[in-house]
Amino acid sequence: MKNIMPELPEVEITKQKLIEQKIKGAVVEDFWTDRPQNLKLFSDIKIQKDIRGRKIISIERRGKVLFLGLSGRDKKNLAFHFRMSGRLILAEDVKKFKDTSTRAIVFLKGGKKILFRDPRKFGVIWYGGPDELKQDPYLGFLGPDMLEVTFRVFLERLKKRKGKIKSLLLDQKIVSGIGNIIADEALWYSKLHPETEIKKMSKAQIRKLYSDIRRVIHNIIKAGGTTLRDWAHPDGKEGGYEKVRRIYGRGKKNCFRCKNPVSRAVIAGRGTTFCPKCQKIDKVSTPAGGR
DNA sequence: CTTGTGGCCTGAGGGC
DNA sequence: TGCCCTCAGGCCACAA
Repeated sequence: MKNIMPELPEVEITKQKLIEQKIKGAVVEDFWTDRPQNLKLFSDIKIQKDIRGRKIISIERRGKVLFLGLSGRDKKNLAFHFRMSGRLILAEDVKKFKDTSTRAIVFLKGGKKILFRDPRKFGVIWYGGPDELKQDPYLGFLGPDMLEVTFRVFLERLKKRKGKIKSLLLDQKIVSGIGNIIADEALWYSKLHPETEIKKMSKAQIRKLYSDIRRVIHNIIKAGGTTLRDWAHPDGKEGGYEKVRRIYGRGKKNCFRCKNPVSRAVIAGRGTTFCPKCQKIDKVSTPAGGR
């Protein structure tokens, strides 16, 4: 088992579960955290004071960020970034579910609690109004969500930049929601070397990559998430990503497509798994009359 | 503008 | 078996 972290699909599944569990309309009674240093925009004291009595009016996702919209004359948002090991659990009984990796609790009227669990303490929580969120260096520059963005916009935003495709895909300012797993999987489907320069990519290649990324995301959501270890659904179920995984973490195995051994390298600062045979940097164009 | 490195963290897993 | 060490990764700060 390899390290698998929450990416867009986990956040999307969390969102769906929270909607199913009908937390919309619930009134917040209190907020607690043991990691005030992981809070953005508001301090723990200020959140606690400000959040009481507000109603959860929306549950949304953009990229890897989950937003709980809160009622009030001055609307607020409580937003979560799970980073590597975060997850949300809806619990009735805190004593039963709270453990040493519980970093924050949102207490709801009626006895339910939203627990933010994050063993590695990398997760981030924002609290603030729309204007404050816009001024945050991460949220304020977050690109369009990968499941929402059109091909036209995806192409336009990528083409404005230069560099290697993998590092651009991971840049949340261009489009949001792509993490290391999705990037490696999609590049494999698209038969692109992760170090391919964006400037050298054809429109057709980018179009295929666009649809492969969306296909990978949809497949992982359908499989129930990438969870192998850190992440779990709010209701405790685990993900079935193993079944759809094609390249990520298969370092010493053979490519599902060409049966040659896959490679592992550090690219864009991340562990990267790819098939050197299928994913060549310079694709030789098909000779006229070929194929 | 770009790339690279170290730091934040803890738990898993390899080596012995 | 159990200890030690390295690695995993999203993002940021900082340097080149």
